Amino acid sequence: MEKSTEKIPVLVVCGPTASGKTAVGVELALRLGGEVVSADSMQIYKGLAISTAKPSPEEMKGIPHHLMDFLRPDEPFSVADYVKMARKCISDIRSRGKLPIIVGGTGLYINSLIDNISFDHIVSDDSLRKKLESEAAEMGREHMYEKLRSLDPEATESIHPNNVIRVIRAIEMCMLSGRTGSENREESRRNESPYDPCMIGLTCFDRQVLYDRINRRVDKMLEEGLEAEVRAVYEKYKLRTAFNAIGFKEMIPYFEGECSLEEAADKIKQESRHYAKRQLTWFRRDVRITWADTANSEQFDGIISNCLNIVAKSKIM
RNA sequence: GCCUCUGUAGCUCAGUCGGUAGAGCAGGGGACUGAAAAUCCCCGUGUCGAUGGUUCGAUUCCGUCCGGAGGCA
Repeated sequence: MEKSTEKIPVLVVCGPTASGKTAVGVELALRLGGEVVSADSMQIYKGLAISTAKPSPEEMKGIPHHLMDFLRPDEPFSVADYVKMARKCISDIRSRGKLPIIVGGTGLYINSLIDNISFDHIVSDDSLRKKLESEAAEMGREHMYEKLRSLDPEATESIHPNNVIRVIRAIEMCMLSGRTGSENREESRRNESPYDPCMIGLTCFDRQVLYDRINRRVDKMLEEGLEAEVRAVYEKYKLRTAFNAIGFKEMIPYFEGECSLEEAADKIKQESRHYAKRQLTWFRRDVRITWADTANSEQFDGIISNCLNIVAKSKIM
């Protein structure tokens, strides 16, 4: 810490799905001389251009986009992988004299990156996880919760017994690291972040406008061939990581003849709306974010100048 | 025209053997450290279609009217 290193300025454009992050990110990159680093847990996968609303080459307007479209849909990926890769991207962009612009809606990825969360001291073990999962299936969630209580009573206060995934992960972490959750969390934050972020949150202040936009976007995806895209991946990989994507898991009952295409489409819209709400919950608690309203998309120039003002005030440039 | 069923939360419907009502979905709020587009938690007052009657008291029983569905002609 003696070495007083200057922090690396990064611009973050976050917000719920369909809030207009892609277009704003590209425009800001053009104006500020930046490159985009995607922070989206699903756009990493190849072959899901429509369902994950990946920008087309025209929409990218020549701006390099990183951490997008590079993984097979059957490959696992995690925050730890993301942070590692994104750090590398940022330093590469810096070395080219450009501004890194982190654009995306995956709150966990964004925060872990800019707050410099370290995952190095925690290992994960697939066979242990599998063992715990089958233990949970046999003995029930209460049993797992009590097991966690015996290892890390404090963790039990912040994790609900019904949240089996979290309970299992907490047990796994304790067993592998020999430390409690809060000890691990402290360890994760040991190194001060090298980044100086300017954070812009995009959303429609009128929730209904956002929801209408989401609904329309899903219709558009359907028109553009969502069904064929998802079917191709589904048939090729059968039950894999990327199947958690909205627009994906809702199509499976349709493929299996259990519901109509219309029902699947309505479900996709509904899940997307719920997702947007969860994203807002995540981002709203971060006081560093300055919010910009994108409800009036005809006023794109106005939105951009608003964002440029936010950047100017942050003095990262 | 007659008969039957039906009208309760934004939607689908429970329910009250008469003491002003509750689920699912929608919607809102929240949590979140190696699955995060995942996972999980919390939040339900509405002229119980309208109007008369019976009753201490009606959304509940009875009459009439107005919607909706079906059947018979």
